[in-house]
Amino acid sequence: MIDVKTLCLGVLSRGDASGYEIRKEFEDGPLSHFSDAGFGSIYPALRRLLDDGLIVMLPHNGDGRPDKKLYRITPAGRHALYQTLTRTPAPDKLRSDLMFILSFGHLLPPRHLDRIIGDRIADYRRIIATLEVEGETTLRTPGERFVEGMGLAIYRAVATYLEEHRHELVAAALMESQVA
Amino acid sequence: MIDVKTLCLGVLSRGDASGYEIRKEFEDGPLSHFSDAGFGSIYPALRRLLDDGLIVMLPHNGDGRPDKKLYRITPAGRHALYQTLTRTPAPDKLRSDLMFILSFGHLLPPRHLDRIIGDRIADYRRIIATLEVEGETTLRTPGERFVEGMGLAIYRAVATYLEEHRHELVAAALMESQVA
DNA sequence: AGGTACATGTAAGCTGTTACATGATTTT
DNA sequence: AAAATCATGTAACAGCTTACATGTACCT
Repeated sequence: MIDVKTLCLGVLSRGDASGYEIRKEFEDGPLSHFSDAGFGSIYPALRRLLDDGLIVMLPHNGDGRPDKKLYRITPAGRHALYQTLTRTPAPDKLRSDLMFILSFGHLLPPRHLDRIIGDRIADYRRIIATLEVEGETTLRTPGERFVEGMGLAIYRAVATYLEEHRHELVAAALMESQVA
Repeated sequence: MIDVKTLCLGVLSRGDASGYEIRKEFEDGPLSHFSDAGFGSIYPALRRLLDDGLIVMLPHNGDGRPDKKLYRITPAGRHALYQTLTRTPAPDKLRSDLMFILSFGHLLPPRHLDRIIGDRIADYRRIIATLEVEGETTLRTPGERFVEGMGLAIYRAVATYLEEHRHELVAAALMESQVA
């Protein structure tokens, strides 16, 4: 699996950034839908990358905040990123809390079940709407556009599936609760 | 995120099993598509569950292999599982090696890029075919059927997206390689 | 004056992975 | 007789999360 160091290298390959900015990328940026990292992992990762010579720290020009540290990827860093990128990717697992829970869905209180499914549909519809707007406004690299489209396809498939089948599971839960 | 202990409880809620059998569930069973755990996590997890009284070990009847340990979930274990199941599920991230790699896809050698996408399409088509057969033969709980259908919907969406858009990304990679 | 956003980092603890170590049973 | 599968476990390590600790700058 891709580790935080590689995630940071990926962000830095698109331009200089501070630890804080890298984190924002994981929250809002194009990588946000399939990665996640807090300060507690980013700062140690940057330290490691520095030690390994994969990134360098830029001398801060006096005008900005003095404690902000800008990092830049080195040629060795680009090479390391390239190596990771060309490794055969591990098969994806759909690690999902929701799917685990729903695989026992028929055992849950029908109302609760209906609510968590409904909530998740709303979440996805919101994300889809956001992505659709972003896709038209924001400029992206071809890779980012491709992946964004892929994410959109997945979110749509899940939202549609949940909408079309939720009643089946809720009905099963209802039956189950009447038996007990 | 769902931990291995909960995963084990989930398997045991459907019937007694040994550590080895639980692991097989994660490899072949209905949970296999969105969970993953090796012996190194399962055995310590079972120990913890035992210590916490959430499972008990059954006395082995002499006929089987003497070293096989069968575990059974206790009422306390069912309660703990239920608690986890009714917690609000964390939002799902699409943690995916492939998506990370493809977000830099335009920078990769076009042939390599085309191959990894093609391989992944083949992987998914194979999984889809297997699930379609299983769905008709194997008996499942309503929850499992629901989740299996959801997995199928996702795999189909991804496979179709990759088939329909791979040429765009490969074309971008080709342009990029000619510029350099 | 207070709140929010910016900004960096450390330490403890938890979890999980990988590799190792062992041995029985079944199939070929 | 060898290979595969069944079967359990430990130890070292890697990695991430959470909570803590600190301080600045801007906006209202």
